[in-house]
Amino acid sequence: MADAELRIICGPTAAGKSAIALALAEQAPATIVSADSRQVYRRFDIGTAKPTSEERQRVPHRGIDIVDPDQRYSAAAWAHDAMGWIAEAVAQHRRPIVVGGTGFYLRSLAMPLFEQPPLDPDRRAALGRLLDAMTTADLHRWCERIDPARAHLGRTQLLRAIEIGVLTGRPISEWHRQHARAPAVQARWLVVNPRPAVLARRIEERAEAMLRAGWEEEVRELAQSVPDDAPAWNATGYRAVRDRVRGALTREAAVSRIVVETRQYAKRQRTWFRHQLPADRVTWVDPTETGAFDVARNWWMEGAAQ
RNA sequence: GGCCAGGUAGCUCAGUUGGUAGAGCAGCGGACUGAAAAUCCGCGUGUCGGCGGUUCGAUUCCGUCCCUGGCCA
Repeated sequence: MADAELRIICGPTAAGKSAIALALAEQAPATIVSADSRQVYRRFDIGTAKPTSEERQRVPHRGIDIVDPDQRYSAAAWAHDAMGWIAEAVAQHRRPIVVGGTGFYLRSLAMPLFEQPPLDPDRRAALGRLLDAMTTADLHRWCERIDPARAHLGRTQLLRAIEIGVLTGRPISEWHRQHARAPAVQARWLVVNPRPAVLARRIEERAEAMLRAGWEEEVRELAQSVPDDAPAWNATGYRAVRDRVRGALTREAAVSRIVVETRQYAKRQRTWFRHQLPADRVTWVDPTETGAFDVARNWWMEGAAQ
């Protein structure tokens, strides 16, 4: 078991990943390790589609409710924590099953991030303040000078490239090349991927269901205690619901914004999974096809220690 | 029924003093090694409501019909 390949279920939001994970996890003792950058936030429950307490009783879950809404989490932190949850599950003779839609987190687990040198916290904070005040165009120009290979990327990546470049004196792409870490686990992937039309319908249904389940009430309370710029608000739909609660949107307008944003997110996820995973270790499954669960079960059982 | 304003991309609209049209949003494709539900990049042929007329040429001008909204009966 210890050297068995880690199983990772991923796919776009609302594809039905967790239903498959739960069904697999109930066949033998297992722990579900959630790889979801929004379900980590406490109190952001309904709109992030966290598993219900009933589901969490049926199967132990890790990776949910681990930071406060105003804290910043990261792929590196998750990958580190996830290694701990996996080791813990194995020690309890439970088979870990990793499931989630945050591809970057998952990849950071199977294909680790580079080994970052210690960064001086004061210089880092000072640089951060400077960079925050700069336009993206200026960041682009700066990055063009210190690390042109990264200059075509978005603001988040530019900030990171400049931070590492300035603080270490060497371009981040050089760190990537020279300080790569060997994978700690071998992984096999299952990408749960419904046809686009089916996924679009599910997304619409899920938005309505979330609102019926009390999403607005949840957000009304959060809006009173969580600062507007807290990272957790980046969860899809939460700003729309917050605007709705504050009276700036009709219900209809809020629903359509939620649905559009969710569909766009799902599209980015598909693109990511199509291109960023090791293709020879990935099984794709359309959950609406007959026999889909057999595909998942075979994927889950193949090579597993019995 | 009369008058007025409209009918142009999936949606909202701009525009062409007559030479077959372009924005935003949506959608599609892509990038992305510690903020990733984040952050970015690329992609615009559509009987310009229908049918006639004028013209070398009509989405544009004229006629007529249809549709939508408003006002008046």
